[in-house]
Amino acid sequence: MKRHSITNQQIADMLTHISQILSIKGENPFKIRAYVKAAQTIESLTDQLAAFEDKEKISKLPGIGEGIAKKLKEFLETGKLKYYEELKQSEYAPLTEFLKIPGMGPKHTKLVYDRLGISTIEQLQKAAEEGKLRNLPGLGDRVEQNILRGIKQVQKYKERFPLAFIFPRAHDISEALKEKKEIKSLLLAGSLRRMRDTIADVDILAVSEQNEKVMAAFVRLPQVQKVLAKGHTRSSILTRDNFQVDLRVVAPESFGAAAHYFTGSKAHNIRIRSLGVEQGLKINEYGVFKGNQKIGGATEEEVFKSVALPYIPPELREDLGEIEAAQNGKLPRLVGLTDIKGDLHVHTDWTDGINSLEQMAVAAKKRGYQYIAVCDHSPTVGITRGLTAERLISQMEAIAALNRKLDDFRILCGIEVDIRSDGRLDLENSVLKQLDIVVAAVHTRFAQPREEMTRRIVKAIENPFVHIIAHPTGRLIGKREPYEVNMDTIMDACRANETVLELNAYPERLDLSDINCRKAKEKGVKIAISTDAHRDSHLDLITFGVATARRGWIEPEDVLNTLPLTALLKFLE
DNA sequence: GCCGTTTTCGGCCCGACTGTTTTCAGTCG
Repeated sequence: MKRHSITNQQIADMLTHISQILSIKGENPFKIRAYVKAAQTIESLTDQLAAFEDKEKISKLPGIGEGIAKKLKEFLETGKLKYYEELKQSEYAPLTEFLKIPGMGPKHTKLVYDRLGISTIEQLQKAAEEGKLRNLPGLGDRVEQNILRGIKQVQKYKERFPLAFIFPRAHDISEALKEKKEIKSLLLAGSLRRMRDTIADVDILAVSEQNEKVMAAFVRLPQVQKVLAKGHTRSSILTRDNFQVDLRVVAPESFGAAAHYFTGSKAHNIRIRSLGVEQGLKINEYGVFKGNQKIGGATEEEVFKSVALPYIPPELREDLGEIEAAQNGKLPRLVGLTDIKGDLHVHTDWTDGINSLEQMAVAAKKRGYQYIAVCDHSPTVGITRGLTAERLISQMEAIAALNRKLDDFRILCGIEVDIRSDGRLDLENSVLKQLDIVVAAVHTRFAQPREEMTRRIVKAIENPFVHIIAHPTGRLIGKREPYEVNMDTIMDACRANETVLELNAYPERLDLSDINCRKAKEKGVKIAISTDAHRDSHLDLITFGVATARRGWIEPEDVLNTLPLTALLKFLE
């Protein structure tokens, strides 16, 4: 790797920081937004900007023009950006911390600094406690209390929660609301509907004509810790689990427009509304308007149609090219749950799973699957009672016996074989070649240097008996960062060896990530969407895997386990 | 600062809620 390997995340963070400093300085809001947009673009690139061979292409990226491109080139070439260094010298630069505090925006931040010289959160807290903020122009004792509460919140909570944490809790709230007879229908919107891997807050849309009753019921839910806002059409609460839930109530005729608005993303919405402006339309959460006349908004399709677009699935709504694709008739035909024909990575009670071989098979068959691959652990993964070659062969016999019993269903004999730190596998090739399917994965030594880790995994990819690399980056959302690995090299090796990358559907993994799925597709690498189920009910987790694949623009033909059994067996050979 | 089958200059999504205010600024999504 080059000496300056600046990551996209670092660049995006810098651009975000620039936008924040500019906002406190009171710069032109559109200039600020330009930096925000540029940061979003960089953050979601599939390729590392530092690896761009043609630096002229940077200014071709959406939201990045000559000005920012020139700055990025300087940053990439020298490791520093003069403009940013100067900006960081500004007296306002240290204040960007304040923007994390709910209720503190750039104006209040500038105000407390200019008037009282407050530049740390500790000073801000002290000033609020001493009642020094309430006399500032435009502030009062209510604002002062809100800021104090905001400071306590920011000290207590992380910014985003893993999807796995939010999903069941959001559904509990949604179910509780559905019991209210005033609510005609309900939609979990926001980033939850787009199925992002992390969620900042939960957005719920309710259709009702009795707003007051709905709001009253909402703020009385047992999950409520605190009511943050309560209005006629929108209310917000903080749950006992410390995440925020916003409820928006609309009339049926506005449902589509509201669903679109409330699903986001913000960047996507801005693009759609701008397209509307170009055509003389106003699009808001109540509908699509030409002058004072409402011309649509009961369904999301009507909103898209008003700006001459086909329906865009929620998972794509990030302003990452989906609008252009829709305009050109190039939207992907996204993989769906019903395309999945089987699960290629499940565990049983032979190692660390809960259910027996037969129970797993029956559960899979019940889902309408044609096959599952039992891939229990190999010996090195000691705590799981990993299978030795001898036990593996006994398991194969047990599977063969079960297969004779089961109609129209096939259990594939597999293994999740550990990739040791030098890239050798945990079982001999003479054992692996007897199996139907071999899934290889890293379980130890996560802190290896990038080059070593890359070589380690490439060696496994090149093993002729390995079909799939499981959870390729090892991340645990909110717990463990992905290990350092060169994903380009990994994917090139996969392409050359026809090795498949797993999209592990476990909601705390979702590994490959959406961005890496898109990259895999661009590179012509197939993926397998697998649950890594450790009990029969875990087969349902496939929903999260499919959603992440959809976010990565994955189509059925990109996915190994959309193949029916016979075609799959042919591929595995 | 970005962007252009209306524009290379002059626009840039739109509205709810709160709090401090007699009509609006700030924050948020």
